[in-house]
Amino acid sequence: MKELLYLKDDQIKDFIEQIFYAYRETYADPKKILKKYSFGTAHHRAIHLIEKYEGLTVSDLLRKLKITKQSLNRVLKDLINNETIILKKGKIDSRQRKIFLNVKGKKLFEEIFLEQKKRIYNAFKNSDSDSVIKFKNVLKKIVNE
Amino acid sequence: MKELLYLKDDQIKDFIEQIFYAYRETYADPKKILKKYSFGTAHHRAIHLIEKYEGLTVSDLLRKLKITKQSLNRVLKDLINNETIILKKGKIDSRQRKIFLNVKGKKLFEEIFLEQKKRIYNAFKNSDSDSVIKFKNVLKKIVNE
DNA sequence: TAGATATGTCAATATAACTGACCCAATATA
DNA sequence: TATATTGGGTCAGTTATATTGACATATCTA
Repeated sequence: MKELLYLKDDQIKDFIEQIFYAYRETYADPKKILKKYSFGTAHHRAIHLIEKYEGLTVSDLLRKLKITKQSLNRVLKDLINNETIILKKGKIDSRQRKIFLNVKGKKLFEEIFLEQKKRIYNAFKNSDSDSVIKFKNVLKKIVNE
Repeated sequence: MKELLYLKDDQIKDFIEQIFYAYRETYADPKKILKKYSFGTAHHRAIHLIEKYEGLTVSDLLRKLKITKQSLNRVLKDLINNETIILKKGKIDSRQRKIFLNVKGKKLFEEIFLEQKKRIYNAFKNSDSDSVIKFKNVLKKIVNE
């Protein structure tokens, strides 16, 4: 049985390169907006996950970001001081802190997302639906490999 | 006409999250190997591009990495001191430095790549060829958007 | 020859991460 | 109930990677 073209090393190398570019560009787009608030990409990633998983705990966020709690703490402190997020004690387990965007944070998220989504949105609009669905399936396989 | 599901905000948010994970995991895999040589992911990205675009110039590399020359210089110095790469004066334009992996660098690249490719390779092996082709098309659209 | 380009370098700073050592409060368990 | 574990926070120091800004040198181009 013949070797499949896309399993050849040169093809894999290209994917490794393109995944780097895709990530870099996707997160580069909203940097100007973040800078207005003295935030960086570390804050952006946290805001994104807090919006998507409203009420997640500090350790949930740590698991998703895969950084140390000392690193995350710097980011969360900035976001709290800026009134972007609030932490609420867990009702069942009061050791937990559940994280929420507050009004200001929701506005900031929308501003960031409006800018960031353009790249993805346009790429998808110029693709057929089957391509997008298959893109998603393969992307998830790469992540969960 | 109905709004397409994958163009909805919640779907786009998920893609933004997954692209982050895909990049992070893809470049996390070979970190142990790099550490043996006191290299980090910045070195890894440079090595990857130097292998893929053999003989590229310093400014070619700067354009691909989108970092400042001061940043790149630190990385290149390390790679030169470690005998991973060599710079050769351009024959046509002798101001240019063409970058090549030397023998040690090629070995290092293979070691890194062997580890890094697993994730992509396995994801593709568990996908049909149509999916992989469409994955690539959409990925490139995101990058070039 | 004047100006632009390619590369390299010095110095200071910013951002985001790390390690390691602790602490407290609250929950889970023996 | 006593003890261990978990969730979260913090102090201190360090590392990795990037930035800005200013210059220097050699080479190419008009």
